[in-house]
Parts: sequence; structure tokens; C-alpha cells
Amino acid sequence: MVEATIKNFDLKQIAESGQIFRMKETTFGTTPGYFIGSGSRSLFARQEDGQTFFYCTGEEMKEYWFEFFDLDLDYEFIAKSIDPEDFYLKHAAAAGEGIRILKQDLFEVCISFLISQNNNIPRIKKTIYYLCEHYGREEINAETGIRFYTFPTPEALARLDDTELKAAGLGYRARYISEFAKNVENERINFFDLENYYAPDLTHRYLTAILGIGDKVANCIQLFGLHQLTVFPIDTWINKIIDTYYGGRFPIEKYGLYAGVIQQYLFNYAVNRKEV
DNA sequence: TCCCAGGAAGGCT
DNA sequence: AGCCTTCATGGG
Repeated sequence: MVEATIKNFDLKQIAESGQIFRMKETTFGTTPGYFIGSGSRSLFARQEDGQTFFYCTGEEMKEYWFEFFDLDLDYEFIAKSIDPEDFYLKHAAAAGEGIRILKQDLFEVCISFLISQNNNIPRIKKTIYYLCEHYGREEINAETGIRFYTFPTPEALARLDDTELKAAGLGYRARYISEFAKNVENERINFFDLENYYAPDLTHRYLTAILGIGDKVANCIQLFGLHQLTVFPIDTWINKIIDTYYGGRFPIEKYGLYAGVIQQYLFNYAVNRKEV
């Protein structure tokens, strides 16, 4: 168990912010909290009276979850850098206080956002859990005994036949998932280079060359899987906001290093408050 | 029944 | 470089 006092960190906000699809409200015994699946890992966490409790060892916290939750970045500084005359964004950031940009498992993020295209969040979640339950491994979280399914490996997804892909409800995206998994398995898609060497612009070109990945999905992979906070994914919701409140163009240049964080505040505000 | 959802591919101009 | 249509699926 790791206990900490963390400012600008809210599990509920993160769970509902639309960037992660396998984080759900649940209980450990009678204790309410959130259970997260990330690749083959899992974690139960909860907050009470300003304290955060991570149900894992200090070792696991240091080697994975600390970075996963982006606990080293000062989000208050980012909020303060918002143009004081941009009232819409100020409201969005205030409403999204506690959101962090997670650094999730890269393969899971890629598959998840391939599924996300022309799709809605509840159905994306349903499809991803389906894949885990059918093609992941059943495991038991060490700290809590909670049963869960790991995210399928590239090999497992590469093996699916047409009938299985059809049953998963992937629709026309089935081919993208299948091709992607095969190309990760045979290392034509090189995750090591993506995670260690490429600057954002090269990463973007690399990703958009892959079947099924366009500008928006690439940006989401960069933001949520590679923690490149300079990117600004534009989906249907963000588009509506930009049209309605920013005259067709968002001043991304004002938020250079943290544009992705700003984008997440806007997205969260639109989706959860339906204020667009 | 039509419209929409964290879009992208392929074809056309 | 931009526009247009099509692509499965399920929920409102």
C-alpha cells in the first residue's frame, strides 16, 4: 500500500475524462474505489479526505504507476498559464481539476483508439472489455484478490479469425486491429523505437503511415501512450467547441508544451457537462 | 427511421 | 491540397 497527498489529482475525474477505457468504479470488500487495467497490470486505488491510496508495493509504484498517473508534473502551473480572457477554457479547466494525462500501455492505447474511430465511449469500453475477457488472461490482483483480465497480447489478437473478429463487434475496424496486431508481432511496427527515440513530428508520421491510423488517432496514441503533451487531438467534440467558441481555430500556440492537457480539459468539459 | 459516435480510406477534382 | 462517399455497429 502506498499512501500519498497529491494535489490536482482526482481518480473520479480521470476515470470519466475519456482517455482511459478500463478504469471503473468498484469496491474492494466494502471500500469504494477504482480498479484499473493497463496492459497486463492492474491496480486498485481510492481517495478519502485528501489522501490517495494506491494498493500496490512501493516498488510497483515507482516502476510503473507513478509515471502512469503523471505525478511529477505540476498541473496547477498549467492551469495558471491559461489566457485569463479565455473564459470558456478557464471554466473547462476548473471543471476538470484533478485530471491527469495518463501514460498508458502503448499496445493497448493503439488498439483502443483504432476501435474509437467513428464510435462512442460506452461502446468502445464494451468492446475493449470483451476483447480482454475473451482473449486476455484471467488473473488475480495481488494486493486485493480482485479478478480481472489482462489486455490481449499482439499474438493473441493476431490469431483471431474472421468469425471471432465479427463476434467482437469491431465492424469495419476489424481489419485495422488484425493488421496492427500482426505487424507488432512480426516487429514491422517497432514499439521500442517509438517509445525511446522519436520526436513528436516523426512519431506522427510513423503512426499515420499505419493502416487505420489518421491524424486524430495518432495524436491520441502520442498523448495517452507516449506522453507527448504537445499534441492536440481534434475529434468531433473538439471540432464543435472550436466552431462554437473559437471561430474555427483554436490558439494552440499559446499552450505549446501542454496543448494536450488543454485539449483534455476541453474534451472533458464538452462530453461530461454537455456545454457545447 | 434517421442520426450520431474521441475518423479514416479511397476516389475524385 | 481539399471535398465526397463509404465503411459496421449499436444506442438515442
